[in-house]
Amino acid sequence: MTELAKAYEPKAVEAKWLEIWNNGGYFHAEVDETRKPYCLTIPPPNVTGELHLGHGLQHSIHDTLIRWKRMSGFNTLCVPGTDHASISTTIKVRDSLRARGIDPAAIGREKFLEHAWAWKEEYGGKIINQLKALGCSYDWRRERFTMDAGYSRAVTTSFVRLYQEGYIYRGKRVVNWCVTDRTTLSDLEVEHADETSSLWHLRYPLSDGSGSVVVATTRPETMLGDTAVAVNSRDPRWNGLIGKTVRLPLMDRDIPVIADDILVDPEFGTGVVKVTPAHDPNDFQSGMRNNLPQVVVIGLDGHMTEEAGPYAGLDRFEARERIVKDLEALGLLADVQDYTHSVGHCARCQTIIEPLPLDQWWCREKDLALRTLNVIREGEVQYFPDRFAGMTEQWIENLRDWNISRQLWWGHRIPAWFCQDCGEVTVQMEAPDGCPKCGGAVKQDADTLDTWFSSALWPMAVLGWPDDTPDLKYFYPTNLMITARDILYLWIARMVSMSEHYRDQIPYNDVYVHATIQATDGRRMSKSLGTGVDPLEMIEKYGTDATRLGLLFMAAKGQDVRFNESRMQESRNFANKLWNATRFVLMNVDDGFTHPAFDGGFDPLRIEGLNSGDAWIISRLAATTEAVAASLDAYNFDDAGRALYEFVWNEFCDWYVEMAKPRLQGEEKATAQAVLVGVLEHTLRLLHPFMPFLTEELYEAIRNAAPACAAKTPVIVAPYPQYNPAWRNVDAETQMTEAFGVVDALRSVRAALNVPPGHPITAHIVPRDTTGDRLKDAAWIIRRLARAEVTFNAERPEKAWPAGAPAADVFVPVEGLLDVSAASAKANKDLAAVEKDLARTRGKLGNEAFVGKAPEAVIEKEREIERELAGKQASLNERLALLNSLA
RNA sequence: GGGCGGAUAGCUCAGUUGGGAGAGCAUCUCUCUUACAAAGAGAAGGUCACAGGUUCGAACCCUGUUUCGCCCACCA
Repeated sequence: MTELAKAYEPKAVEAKWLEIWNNGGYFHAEVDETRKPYCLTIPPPNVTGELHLGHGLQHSIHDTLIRWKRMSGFNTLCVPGTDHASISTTIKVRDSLRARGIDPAAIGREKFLEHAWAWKEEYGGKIINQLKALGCSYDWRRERFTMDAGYSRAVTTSFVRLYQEGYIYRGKRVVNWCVTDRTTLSDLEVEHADETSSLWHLRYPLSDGSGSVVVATTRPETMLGDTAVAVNSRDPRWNGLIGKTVRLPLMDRDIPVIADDILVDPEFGTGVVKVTPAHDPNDFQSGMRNNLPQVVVIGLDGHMTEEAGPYAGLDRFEARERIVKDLEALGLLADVQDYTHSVGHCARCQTIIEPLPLDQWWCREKDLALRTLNVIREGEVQYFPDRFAGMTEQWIENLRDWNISRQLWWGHRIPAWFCQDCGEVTVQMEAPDGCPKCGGAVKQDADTLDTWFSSALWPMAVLGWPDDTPDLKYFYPTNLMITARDILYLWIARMVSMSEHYRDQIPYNDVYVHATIQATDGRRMSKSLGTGVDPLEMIEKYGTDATRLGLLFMAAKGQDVRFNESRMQESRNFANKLWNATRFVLMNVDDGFTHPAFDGGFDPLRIEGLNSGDAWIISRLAATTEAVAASLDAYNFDDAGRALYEFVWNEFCDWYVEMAKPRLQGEEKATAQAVLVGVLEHTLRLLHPFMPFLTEELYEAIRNAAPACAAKTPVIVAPYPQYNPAWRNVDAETQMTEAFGVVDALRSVRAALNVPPGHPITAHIVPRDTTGDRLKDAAWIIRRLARAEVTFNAERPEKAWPAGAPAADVFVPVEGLLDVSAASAKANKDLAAVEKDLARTRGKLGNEAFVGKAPEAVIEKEREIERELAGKQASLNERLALLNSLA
């Protein structure tokens, strides 16, 4: 016999198996045409990041799936990697430079990039190491980075091709500018938040002195750049003013009153709108329509420009205050109203966005996404849960051109060269020798690409695109993308567009959107809010397996969940339970144990002398195997984990192991041993994808103790159990359910009557079915587990406590072991509850409408309930009568 | 302003086609019964947010309300 330690101690076990797995090369996959591939690519974490609980959950899901697929015989590949995260990393590097007294803007591009790469080397590996520690069985030999040479070539290729095809163009319009990060942002990188502010009403006098108009604005400082005032031509109040001019206060400039029915809603405010083409996207459009000049009064630094006259140099918000004050002094502030409106902020640094007119590169994203719309509608790419498909469709339908250029150094530099002489733009893979048009000197665009432009290529590029590599042919399309909800549009939809465009293929069949884990108080989990929980802390406390399973338990599909540490405890306790169950089994088999049923593949049905308890646990094992596969197929990881948890704890440990104990001492020893070992071995393989370290360690213990009863390999590459319907045994399941019901009833009697464990009780069992064979056959179980003497004498004993079980009437003689007062209170309470249920059921059965219209099966079920309740009622009345007679 | 999701036991959450309301943790009572006290046995605990409707029957379907969260949105 082999003896394990008394409790599961994860630390040493985890270190040990990480090394064995790694040295064994189990994570690596190569093209193999003889096998079916299963491939996924992870969402590459930012090199600025650290593991948080969201990652913990996401990668628990990834690894559970790929371990399952690997054991199931697929040639399984999971490609890991990291993302350069242009803006985030830039901010981090700038901050770290400033902290060291270095001005990041002053050191120049090359120096800055050196620092950024150093940063990447230092921190980029951190999260990868954390993923490794989590046990993720990804192909680390294929680890990629979005700025490695091959990936960069893919990005450049993509840009050049889209430009040549007309999907990318350069243009000037009002874009989102972050004055802190000093770059433009796409619309998706702007977060809107309601802010309470004011709606200032400004009075602009007509130039001819014939009166004035009042305009409303949330941004008074932009009035310095007004180049018109607009009204709706159908608004009778104001259409007489069209063509006149007003005198722009503070600037003393005459600007025209124009008609713009698109811009002006007569119902809103005063019906007169100030038009600032340089600082508002709508006004910019109006300016284009009406040939208005742009006056830029706010600069890239967020301060007022020379065009702002006396306000030049002021911060934009300081200018706002001064201008309001000055207008008020001039009597031109007509009104100030409290006003709540939505204000755009930089998603990275929360600075208020400044709309500015700038030359940028644009991508006609909607045109590219049309095919995405189709493959999602057709279900070619399937979302789990599917409501996210509909949301994505809506997003695509409302797409506008995507600004893909960033004024940052860290990223993929745009492959565009401007002629210094004639202005010609050349877009190609390599720098041209000179301007192809005039031969003049060229200079490369200083800007880089939006990170999401590069990550949109991820699953293709990590498998070799733009080359049509064997990897791509074999592993692509990938099977699945697992993602958090927040990047469904930024990333998931765009990958589909790019893949459809370049390869006429979807990038993945399924998109699984996992739960978002919130803090215990329901707030977003974030380090800055102080609501973050470090998964490493959980791993330290409960072990990696428990952390993984605990996270899976919490994460119902697509549903947000609050973090709940008790799930970790639950899983930790479960790990220990399984550990001890294995310990028990191994303590009860001799080293070198073997059994003919293991020859040439385990078949429990070949074990001689199986009793109904054996048949039952084998049947339940099969049912669990089926349930786990079905749940995993549907990405219901919580259900799959729960099915295994319940099988191991509530069926195997609570009942089967207890039933096996007496048999291990007698003639049935070999049978019980074979079933124990076989079921355990099977269970460890089933559970491995969920709890990889624990199951490896326990499996190894079995392999050492009973080599003939286990696979020769670590579990990671052992075959995953397949459902075998022949193992099911409905009769045995029925029989055990009945026997367990009697045991439960007897245990309740013990508790209700305060019978001490050592004190014997006798159970007179009167089965409800005619023969009672099933219960008679299971008498030994009742005897053992209820610690009761059992008789099937139909004669009703005197002074017996009726303990009704679903399959039998059970009577326990109570001489000398009755606590009358407690029992009587309890019986009265139970009786009231039963009678309430009974009244409800009888009401139903007495209702003609119910009996007439409900399906026969439902009615029969109801009658059964009635019989059962009536039996309980009779039992309880008997109990009370008995108690009265004894009182 | 649109769209989506949630509201079930003290807490965190399950509840597959409408048919006697579940789990884990926490609580209470017993037990160190030779795998496990990170355990075993027993128990208590819920007008399934609210109001209508459909149905023989609603946690589940429909309508409305309240409330929390998320996403999208260029209305001054």
